[in-house]
Amino acid sequence: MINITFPDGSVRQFEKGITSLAIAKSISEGLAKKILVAEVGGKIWDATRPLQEDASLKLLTWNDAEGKSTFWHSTAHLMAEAVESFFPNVKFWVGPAVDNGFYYDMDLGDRKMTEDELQSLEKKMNELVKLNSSFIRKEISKEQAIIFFAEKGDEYKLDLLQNLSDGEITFYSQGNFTDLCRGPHLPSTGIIKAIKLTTIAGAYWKGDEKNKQLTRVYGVSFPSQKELDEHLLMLEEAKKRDHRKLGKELGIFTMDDEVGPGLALWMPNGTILIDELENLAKQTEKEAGYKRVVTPHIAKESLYLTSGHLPYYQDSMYPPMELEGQKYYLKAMNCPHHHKIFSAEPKSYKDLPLRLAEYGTCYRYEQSGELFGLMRVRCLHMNDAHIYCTKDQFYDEFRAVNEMYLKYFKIFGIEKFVMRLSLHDSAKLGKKYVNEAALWQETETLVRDVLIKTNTPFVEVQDEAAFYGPKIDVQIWSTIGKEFTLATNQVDFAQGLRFNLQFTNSENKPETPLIIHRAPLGTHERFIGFLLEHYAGKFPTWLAPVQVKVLPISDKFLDYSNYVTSLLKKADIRAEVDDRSEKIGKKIRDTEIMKVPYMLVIGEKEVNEKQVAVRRQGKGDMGVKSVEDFLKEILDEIKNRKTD
RNA sequence: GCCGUUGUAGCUCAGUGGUAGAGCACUUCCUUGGUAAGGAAGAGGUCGUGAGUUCGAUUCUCAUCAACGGCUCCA
Repeated sequence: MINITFPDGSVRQFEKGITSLAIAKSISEGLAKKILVAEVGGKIWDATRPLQEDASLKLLTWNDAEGKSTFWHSTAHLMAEAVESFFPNVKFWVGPAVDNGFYYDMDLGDRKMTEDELQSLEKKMNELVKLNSSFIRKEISKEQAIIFFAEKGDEYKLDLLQNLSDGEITFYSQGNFTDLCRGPHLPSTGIIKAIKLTTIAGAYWKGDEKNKQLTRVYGVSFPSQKELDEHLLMLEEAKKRDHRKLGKELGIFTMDDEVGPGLALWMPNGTILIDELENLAKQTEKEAGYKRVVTPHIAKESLYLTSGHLPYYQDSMYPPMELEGQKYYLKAMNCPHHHKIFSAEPKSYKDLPLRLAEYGTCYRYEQSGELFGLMRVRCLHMNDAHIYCTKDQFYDEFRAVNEMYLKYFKIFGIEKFVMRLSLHDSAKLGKKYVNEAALWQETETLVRDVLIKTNTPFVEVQDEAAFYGPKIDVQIWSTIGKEFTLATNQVDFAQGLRFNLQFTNSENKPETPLIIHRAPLGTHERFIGFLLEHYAGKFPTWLAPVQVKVLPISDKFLDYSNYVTSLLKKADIRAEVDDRSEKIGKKIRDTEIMKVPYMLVIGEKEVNEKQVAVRRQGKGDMGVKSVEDFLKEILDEIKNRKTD
């Protein structure tokens, strides 16, 4: 007998060799049906794997993350079995569970798979589900495993085996399909009730574009059709928040074939958003002691050779134009220009910290496949600034920048983000990163200290730094789940030297400043794209392109409506009258769809009593009040940039 | 850049080897209506672009451009 400890602390005895599934059955049949996998002594095991010794046991279902991922991983195996029946010579790479489903990478040889074939694959998978084959785990020696895959001529699995040794190699089989797999898996295929293969994509082997491209099929599966339907519905809902859709509907931006890919045209409504963001940035930066500068969109090649950008990023820059025997590049970053402003006049330590700010226009030749609405474009307006400071000043400056980020995020109500401390990879010194090992160590420690001492939660990642220093990136997710860097705060110990930037220190000696690159509001493009999704198009009043729509109930009340509108406009409120000869219901509907925060309904009663009937977008009738009271309230809301 | 998909009116989408249709939006007229769509008429497209097959292409083939879903990349 063995002792099994349950999560509530209770201990029960079972026959040695009993499975988690059998234990579940002994509790209730209903529970047994829900068990997907088990946590045994802290490790995730097949529910069908015999327990040989005393252990703690947690039975995991669809509601546990490990339950879900096992469910999806097993579906990937099921898909592989189906693929093998259509493509007998297929070779598989890996088939993991991901955030929202699973994929399997495979080499189909000369064959191509098209999306039409996904349906037949799904059909085949559903047939296999009906067979309800058990997933069978088998421990195997490395030698046997190598023989097995060598016979199949499967170089991919042989490659995986290289990094494995005896004792940690297992095969899993279901039906006619056997795969090298660490597991665990579901008890049997019959549990997978609803399957949707979503997309087919190319994926480079081991994620390296120099390697062969494998065929990747994505899918998702659920324990019931109802859950699959709900999932698909949720995806539909997410699409409604997509900034590309909202951007078009609300007249924010447009793209045009003739202008070029990734080159957004800002329409009047979008430009209002830009103006408001710039006002916020100017106000905030002024208070924080920044000075504004303006620099050209192009510069000579030598500037980017000095900065060191060209050897690292030439592929991401538009090709140069040649004029008067000189190569000129469209600028992809503002820093070199700002450095030149720094060095234009001699600097003393008394001039530091010097904070130069610019909403700089940059052009980056992003690969065509990378472009994505406003989130990834080729012309961008960066909320850029460079802070030149001494080593002693660095901590306070970096900290102040960090605080500025958090202040902004509070204004916008941005809560779902991750601060990512992006570090270098010492193996890539001299290649991806400037070759200054000691400086890397020093500044990375400094930046980490700021985060720790200010109690800012963060994650650390290797090999994500800028070429000139470590950085803190703020990661956000678009409504369809893509991850983006919204804002960035970077240390630069390299460019100061490269540009020979100097200040005279208190001992009358020349010294090179440290530089902080920061862009808390990121770029207009990405930030507004993000805000569109964040607010689902329902901007707070201070940002809304139209803040108030005045809606006369009939043409008879147009004079008073125009009068009210003129009062609002005088108070610098973005107000418009809907003077169409439409019914009030229609006017309200159209205004609601355009997500205008306030509607003022004006009829006979309001004219007689010199009032307005206030309607709030999404909330309905808020009652009647005087124009003066309404003005006072909305001005307060705008001035304080209230979120609601 | 690579793999896959798509491209028809401003938007959402039907459709066909024989020179195109709906709803909404738009224009005009009627209507002057109290909190999410009043009625009628009208205008609007060389079916992404280029070539090929064909008596004839928006439809079939190829190329190209762009967008979308991924991969890679992201200063």
